[in-house]
Amino acid sequence: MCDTVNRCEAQLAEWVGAAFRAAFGEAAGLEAARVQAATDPRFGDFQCNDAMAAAKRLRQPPRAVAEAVVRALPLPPMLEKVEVAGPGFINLTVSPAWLAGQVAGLAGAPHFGLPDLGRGRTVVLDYSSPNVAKPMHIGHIRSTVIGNAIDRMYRALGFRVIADNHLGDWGTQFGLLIQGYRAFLSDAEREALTVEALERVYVQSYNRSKEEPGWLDACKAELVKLQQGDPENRAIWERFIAISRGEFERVYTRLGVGFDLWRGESFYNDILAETVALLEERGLAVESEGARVVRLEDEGMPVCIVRKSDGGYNYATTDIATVRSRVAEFAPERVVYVTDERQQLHFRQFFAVCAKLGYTTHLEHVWFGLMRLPEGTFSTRQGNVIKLEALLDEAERRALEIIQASNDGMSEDEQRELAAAVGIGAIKYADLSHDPQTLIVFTWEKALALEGNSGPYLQYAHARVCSLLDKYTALVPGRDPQASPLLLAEPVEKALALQLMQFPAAVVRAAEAYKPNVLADYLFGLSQTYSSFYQRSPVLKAEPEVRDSRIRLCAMVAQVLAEGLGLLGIRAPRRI
RNA sequence: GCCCCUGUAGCUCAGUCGGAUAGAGCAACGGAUUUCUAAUCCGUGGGUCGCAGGUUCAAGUCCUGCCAGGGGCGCCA
Repeated sequence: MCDTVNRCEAQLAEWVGAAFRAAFGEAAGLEAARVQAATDPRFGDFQCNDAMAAAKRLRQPPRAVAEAVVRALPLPPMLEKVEVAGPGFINLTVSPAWLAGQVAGLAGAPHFGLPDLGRGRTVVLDYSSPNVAKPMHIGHIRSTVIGNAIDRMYRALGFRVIADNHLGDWGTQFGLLIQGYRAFLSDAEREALTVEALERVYVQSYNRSKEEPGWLDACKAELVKLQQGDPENRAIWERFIAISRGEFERVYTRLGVGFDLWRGESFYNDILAETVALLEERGLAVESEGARVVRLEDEGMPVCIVRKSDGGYNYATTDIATVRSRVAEFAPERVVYVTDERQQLHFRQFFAVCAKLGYTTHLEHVWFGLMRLPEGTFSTRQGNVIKLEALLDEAERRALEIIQASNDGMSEDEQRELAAAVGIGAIKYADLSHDPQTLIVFTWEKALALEGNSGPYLQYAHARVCSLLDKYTALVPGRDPQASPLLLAEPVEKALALQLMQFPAAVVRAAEAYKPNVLADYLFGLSQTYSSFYQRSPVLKAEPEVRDSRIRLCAMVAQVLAEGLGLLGIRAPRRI
């Protein structure tokens, strides 16, 4: 799904392809000409580099090939100029009228012309997935924010997306927690249970288990009781989940993140045994050192343990069982997991096991680099975790300070709401504007940047456009600029139109590669061009014809910025 | 030891299927506001794209080796 996404570019590519065939017939060996945005405006608007690649097959100098192509067909109306440059670049300059028609067409289409690639296709998206009984910290932000952006992009492209929050709600830690819950908490603390209390209980219980074997045994006994369905332990465990879920929901609400499903690991408990049985039936799971493992030598990987020597199951089993369940229930084309880089081997292993089981569903692990502090990795035990809520609070506080300083008659509530949009937007953008696979060293300064290449920069550009649109309506009430032609006389106007035209392709590229930063980069570039335009080209004060044309351009910029920020999960307030 | 990722300006990072003189932001310096939101814009300085080979018309991008950093490698997830 890529080359033909941008219908506008496709028209150009089609013409160039026809010119190749006119000049060289099928000898050119081009399935389709590739046309891309020019690397420098001095070269025109678009360029095609295929002549240089074809030169070898044609046994002719690249420059001569390009010149023959350029001369092969008469210039169509959409092109103003076609010329050869350098070793054989074919540079295309489009006519402003054609360009205006193209962007106007996009502006009238849903999602500014995003193609409906996902029709009839289902994607299960597994992201965020925090652990029960632990507070969300800044390490969770990447999976949550990147996963959510992928979610939004795929939905906009027409996919049926099933976003599932695969909570860590099962496992050995619950023995420690239940035992500690009974021992360390007062009645009052148990009554008003919080995630903080649970976290404290866990650390305390863990430490004691290290010193006191008897304590560890007691914890294991509680775990077994839970697994066997003991009503009392079951009730406590459910309470842990309810308390945690309340906390998670609070954070997700602030982040504007939502899920279709909240199916934790425990959801699949009932099919773990049959999953291992299935693996054994197929001859895939074999005994090794008391455990059941699937050998993956042929795939060049270590064995994958699917049942521990104590009879318990581990995460690989749960993940395989989860695939079985999801395939049976949703028949997805793909299942996408968003987790940190440390789990790469695990995913490769259990993907391989699923392939051995005959699953053809495309399983994709989208991994991102760890977030660390300048002084090193953070961990609960070192006590240097930064809670996600603290980060959000700080972001909103800093945004509010700036908003209050430029106090222009907004009510207190409006200011607070705006601070939330700007603060959270800054945090999200700081993450989404980087390639997910880079390691991020967290600093408050970077995460909360409000100027330059930042979320607020884009929001500010958007708010300024909106302000212009409102003032236009007030200036000439009832007038519809759509009735006026889009002129694109100034270079910066043409640059804006060209950039607007790239929106669908940017979204598709970002979605395909699971890299929201591709979209973020695009939006930043558009905002830069717009800010430059805004600075040098008066809109409301221009002659009516120019004014109406420019306001149409502004309306399209507002549309794309709102749409694009929306796809990143960043709010775009009309006023800042 | 083996596997994965990263190395681009002082700092943080972009760089599409190999294309033209490698781009942004921050920081520094110099400008722009009686004019549509200065969270802005315009300009200046700043580079051995980790190192060494190779592939080719063309390499930051592909291949090999090396160096440095991060992560992973059987019963945690």
